[in-house]
Amino acid sequence: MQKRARKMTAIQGSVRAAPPVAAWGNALPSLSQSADLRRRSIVHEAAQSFNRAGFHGTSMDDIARRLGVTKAALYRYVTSKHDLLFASFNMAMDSSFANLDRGEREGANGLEKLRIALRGYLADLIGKLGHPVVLLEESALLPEQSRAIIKRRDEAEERFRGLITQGIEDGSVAPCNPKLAVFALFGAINWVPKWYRSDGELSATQVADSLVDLITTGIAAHQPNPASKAARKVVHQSVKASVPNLRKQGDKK
Amino acid sequence: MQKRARKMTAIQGSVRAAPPVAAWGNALPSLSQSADLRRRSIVHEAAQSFNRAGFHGTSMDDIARRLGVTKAALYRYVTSKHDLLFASFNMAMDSSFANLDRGEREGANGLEKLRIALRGYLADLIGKLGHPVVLLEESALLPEQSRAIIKRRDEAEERFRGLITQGIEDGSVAPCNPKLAVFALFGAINWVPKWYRSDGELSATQVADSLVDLITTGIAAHQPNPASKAARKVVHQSVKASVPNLRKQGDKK
DNA sequence: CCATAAAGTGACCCAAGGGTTACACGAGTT
DNA sequence: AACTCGTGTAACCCTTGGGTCACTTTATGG
Repeated sequence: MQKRARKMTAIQGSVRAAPPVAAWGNALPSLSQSADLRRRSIVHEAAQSFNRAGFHGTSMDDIARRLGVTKAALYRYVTSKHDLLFASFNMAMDSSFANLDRGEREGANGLEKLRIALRGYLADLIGKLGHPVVLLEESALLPEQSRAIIKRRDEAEERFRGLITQGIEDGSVAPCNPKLAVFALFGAINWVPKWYRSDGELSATQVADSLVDLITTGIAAHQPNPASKAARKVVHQSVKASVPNLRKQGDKK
Repeated sequence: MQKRARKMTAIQGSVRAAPPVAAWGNALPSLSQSADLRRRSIVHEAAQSFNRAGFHGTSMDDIARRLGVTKAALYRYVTSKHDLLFASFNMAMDSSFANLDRGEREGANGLEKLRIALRGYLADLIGKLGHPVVLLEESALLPEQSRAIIKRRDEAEERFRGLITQGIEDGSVAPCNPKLAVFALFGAINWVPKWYRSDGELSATQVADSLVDLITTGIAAHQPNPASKAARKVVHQSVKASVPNLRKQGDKK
């Protein structure tokens, strides 16, 4: 057929289009493998934007603009916006598992394994690639994707709980409710991107080290004398046995 | 019974009766009580929805539907969607301050004050009125609102830090970086709504009690012997002095 | 009971934004 | 030069959703 008569506002008759701000940010040479790299940088950029403004608060145009291209270009490497969210989540999960592996390999006892894993995870989260606290956007995932990542996340949490249990057994961790403890740890960690500024004085690793140290000290066995803290609440005991109301399944919108 | 045909065509210009009633907006001193109550329930419902699906993920229609009315009806008590978000934030802040007051009044030392304040805050957050973890949606606030709540939040954080400092001085809290500690505590607490289910086995207060106990134990002074934990990281020391990269100002989209 | 104001409704307006399409180029190939 | 990819673009489509408006229904009070 013939070319559709574009509405075409009179303005753009000669202009050679908008000045390409910064073609594809800065992270990719044009090579055969570039397609994969391009997708990576898109996901990375998306993750950061989601982290900053939230999934719904970020538009594909935003992401494209930051990369110096048009929205349509993104769809060459990505199937949908949800695809990006899903990929972001998986990045975080990958890091989680990788650091869990490392902790289990390198740590001497439960506490150490836990610390190594948490430190690495946190460092990745705020440093390496500015992973998103995408974890805050669970509800934005599509049902199917949600199921997938929840499965992975539960698996990871289970392993973390395992480390705590192990620590309690080998005496490196003070008796506590593993479930509650893991939730507390994750809360403290996933919260970091909310206040951490990469342009600050501390490197990602430094923050990771000191924060993890701070939060795991509470879990750590306090000296050989068990009956230490006098203020230990009774409720705490009752909880130790029964499992608290934990999340059943990802909650839908 | 006549569902008069909409589409209104000829009728107009006659009934000019509609008095542009001043927006019930934020000026809500003393009005018909029911009106005030209605606004409250709207805010409450909005808070819960925001908490579940996020600000951008919740539509005014959603909120209206949950309340059994139409969207338009909401605008009788609310000026905008952002108004709702702002109100939600302020609810959380109010609770924060109230519990801070209580802690400072009832606690015997720094640690106790801190615990009371945190416990109360957390209990409110997940119990009493299901406040939103709206705190996760900072970026959705309008610049002006953002400035307002950030000011309040900073003030609250400052007071919490003060309690920790006080605790360190009176010996109830182990030496640590107050800033980092507060961030960690808040992380663990603000994360709770992500996994807590009100239909579970534990009441809001129980969870609040045990979690706060768990996380503050780490901060608590561990027995009269200071040089306890052998694993204390060096970094931790260096951090203690300098202030970590903390949030400068709320970040805009 | 009717008049009045408060409370609520359904259709409508309009901007934002996810996703698509028709076309434009530059680089290798033939 | 012609052909074809791979890659990118501008304009467009269309649904969602914030917000408004003209008008009806409900609660009151005289």
